[in-house]
Parts: sequence; C-alpha cells; structure tokens
Amino acid sequence: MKTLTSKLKAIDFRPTGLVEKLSEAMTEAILEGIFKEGDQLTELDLQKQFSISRSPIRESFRVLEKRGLVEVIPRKGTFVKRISPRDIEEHFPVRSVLEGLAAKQAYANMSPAPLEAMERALARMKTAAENEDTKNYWKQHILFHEIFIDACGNQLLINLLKTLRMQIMWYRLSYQYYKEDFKSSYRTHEKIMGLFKSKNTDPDRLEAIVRTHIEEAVGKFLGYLDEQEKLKASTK
Amino acid sequence: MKTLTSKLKAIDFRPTGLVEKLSEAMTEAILEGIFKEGDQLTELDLQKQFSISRSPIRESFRVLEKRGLVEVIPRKGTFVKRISPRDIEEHFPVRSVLEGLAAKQAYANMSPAPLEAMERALARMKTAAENEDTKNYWKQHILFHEIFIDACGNQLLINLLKTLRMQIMWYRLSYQYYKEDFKSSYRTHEKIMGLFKSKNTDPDRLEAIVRTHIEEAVGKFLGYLDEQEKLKASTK
DNA sequence: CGCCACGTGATTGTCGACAATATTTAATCG
DNA sequence: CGATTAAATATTGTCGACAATCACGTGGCG
Repeated sequence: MKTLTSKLKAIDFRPTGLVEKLSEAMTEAILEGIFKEGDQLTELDLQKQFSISRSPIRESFRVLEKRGLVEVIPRKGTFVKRISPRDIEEHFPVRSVLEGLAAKQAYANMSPAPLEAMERALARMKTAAENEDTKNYWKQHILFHEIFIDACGNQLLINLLKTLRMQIMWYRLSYQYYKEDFKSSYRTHEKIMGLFKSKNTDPDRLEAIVRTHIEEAVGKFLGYLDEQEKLKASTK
Repeated sequence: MKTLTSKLKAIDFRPTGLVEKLSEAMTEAILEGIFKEGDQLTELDLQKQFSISRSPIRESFRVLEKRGLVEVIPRKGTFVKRISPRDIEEHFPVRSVLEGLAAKQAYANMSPAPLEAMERALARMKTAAENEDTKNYWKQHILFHEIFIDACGNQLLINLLKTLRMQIMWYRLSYQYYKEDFKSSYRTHEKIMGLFKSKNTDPDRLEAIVRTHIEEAVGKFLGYLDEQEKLKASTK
C-alpha cells in the first residue's frame, strides 16, 4: 500500500467533516490505483498518514463500502475490493438495463441543454476517433453517457448508475488505453444521438439500442482482462 | 421514538460484533415501524437503551445508510428515511427492469428446485386469494418473486434487488392490509409460472411480462399512499 | 517430517472523555 | 410585541486508551 503524501498535503484536516474529506481522498486513491485491489487498509497506517484518530477512519470505511470500493470484513479488516471476471459478467447486464431505462426516461423529459451537451461530446468523440486518441475518446464516451443519465431525472437511477459506473471505472485505470473499435462505437453513438434528437422516436427502441450497446461491451472488457492477465503472467 | 426494550432483552450484547447485532436490531425496528419515518436516531438514546458506547452505534448508522433505511446528515444527525410519492415513482421503474432481468437470467439457468418452490408459493397464493387473506397473499407474493430472483445467480442483481425490495417493504408495514386485486394479480403470476415451466419460452417475453407487472404496481401503491394520507388528515 | 498447541505481535473492537457544532431557550433592544 | 442576540442545552465529532481477536511463527510431539 503506497502512501498518500501528495493528497494529504492538499487537504485541510481541521477536525470537522473528517469522514467526508477522508472518504473523498480514499475514493480517489482507489480510483487512481494508489490503493491496489486486495490491499488491506489498516487503521493504524491511515492514522499515521493523516494524523487523525481511528473513529473517522472506521466510518470512512463504511462509506467506501457503500460505494462498493472496499469490503469490510468484521474482525478481519477492510480490503480494496477485487474485481473478478465474474463480477464483470454480473455488472454489464445490470448496468445495461439501467442505462437503457435512463435513456428512455431521459428522452421522455429531454430539454435542449443536455441535448446540445451530448452533441458536443459526440463531436469530440469523432475528433478523438479520427486521431486515434484512445484516452480522450474514452473520456468523451463516458461523458456522453453521463449526460443523458443525469437528464433522466430519476435520482435513484442516477445514484445507482453513478455507483456502478464508478466501480468499473476504477478498474479501467489501465483500461483507458485499451483499443476500442472506434468506428463501430462511434456509429452506435451517432445513431443514439439521432434517436434522442428526433421528435418521433420510439422510446422502447432507444432503450433497446442503449441496452444492447452496453451488453456487447462485456465481451470486449473480458477479452481485455484476459490479455492483461497473460501479460502479467509472461513478464513474471 | 419508541424504545426497544423487547428487542434489547433478546439480544446478547457482549462486546463483539456489536455493529452487526445492532444493525440487525435497528433494521427490524425500522421495518416493523418501531422507529418511524423522520425520527432522529440520537446516539445518546441508543446508548442508554443498549448500554453500549457510541462508536458501534455510529458505525451501525452507516450500515443502515447503505441499506437505504436512514439518512446520515453530517453534523445534524441520523434520520429514518422518509418515503415520498416521488421516491415511489422512481423506485418502481428501476425495480421493474431489474426484476425483469432477474427473471430472464433465472429462466436461463433454471433448475427443478426453485421451480417447485415457486409452484408451491403460487399454490398458497391461490388459496390465500380464495380466502381473501390479504396478509398471507402478500407474503406468498413476495416469496414467489424472491425465489426466482435468488435463482438468477447474479449476485450483484440479487443484492440490489434485496436492498430495493427491503426499502419498499418497510413502508409496506401498514401496506400488508391494502386490498390487492387478487384475481388479476394471481392470473399474472400464473402466466409467469407457465413461462418459467415451459421449455421453449422466449426469455425476452418473460422479462417483459415481469417488468410490466411491476411497473403497473406503482399506480396501486401511489393510490394506497394517497388514501393513507387522507385518512391521517381526517383523523386529526 | 508434518501437525497441533501456544505465545507474541499486529489489528480490529469498544469505551469514556472532551471538543465542536447545532438547537433551543432566554434576554435584550427597538 | 417582534426581532435579534446571547446564553444554555442537546447532539454530533474526534480523540486516546484499553480489550478482544486474529495472524503468524515457534516449539513440542507423534
């Protein structure tokens, strides 16, 4: 487990709202890969790093647990959650139905602002695809989805998806450079954009297309995972 | 906020696993309506009731928060979550797509045991409907759904649905006596059962029917809520 | 050599006390 | 009398200490 010296200094640790600040700091640390999967987050270590007592640390663990980033095992400790191929397989179908629903609900109460934001994101996806800028393509891709999710207006749905997407995002840390089939991906999003813009789109069709788009991602993701594993094995 | 004397005595409070025990006790207390919505759960009160220190209490709050039963507001306190009509409206679409997916996945890897369990539950639903035993009809209805949810094999999906269903169940405390249209409800479940049993069911059709069944419940539920509100207003 | 008992260090679990913040009540002024 | 401020009370936030449990290594025994 690496230290968090850089983050530590950036944060004001006057003793109020320690749990909030600490939760944010640790969330970032996990998302950025400073805390690696399987790592035990020992209270004493964090206590030393942040010079705070264990009470807020323990509470922060529960907050991170809610976000699905760590696993609190009573009388054993708190560990950064590992993601197995099985988790991936379980994740995508769930997320696909939820994002499908979000798309449908977003279409139902769509307003100009998010629509324009999506178009801008889509334009940047196009540019990134042409330049084969994988990292940026991903960033815009994520943004595109986030916009219509936020626009769906269903707070429960928004929160669920935020959590789910964050969980997988963290694993994507290294994933941001994986080679997406830009052309195919872009065409799909172009089609989705078209459906959002049109006045007489069948909401169920929009939902189905978004859902399928995400369901199909599971294969690519698992393939990538496999590749990484082999890479790891060969360098040993 | 009522006291928990009865529960208190039933629980062994030797200081190990206090958080687990306390979380369970408080979960039940909320589900059973001992803690009412909007109630502030003050640490001192619970401390006195259970004769334990505040540390495990505070951690338990975070556990309950994860289950969606309370709301932790920093520097204000912890409150039993209120459920608004809007929450209901947001809840049902989400749950419907998830249970639809669960049904589809359950059908894909269905085995005899859960199938039989569902048939038994369905049979008891029939009896309860004939006797107009609302409470028992509800119980069996819930069980019926739980069986195929558990059978879907997707642990993420199972956990999400368990949480969602629990949140609404708590509000159902009084709801167990609301008058369901037994005949219509029973017929739907008979149809679902038939689709689960058949070897050549279209999984998407099964999914759609389950989804629709739940989507339609939102109206009844809101109507019930409204009725309760009026009742409350009139008795004042 | 393998395996179990046991002790030792590491880690989590709980506690009571004090500090900081929020809420209520009381007092003051216009 | 109402509004504003100030004191008091209630409640949450954090801390350091001690207790219980777990993980690991060591030594004895078959």
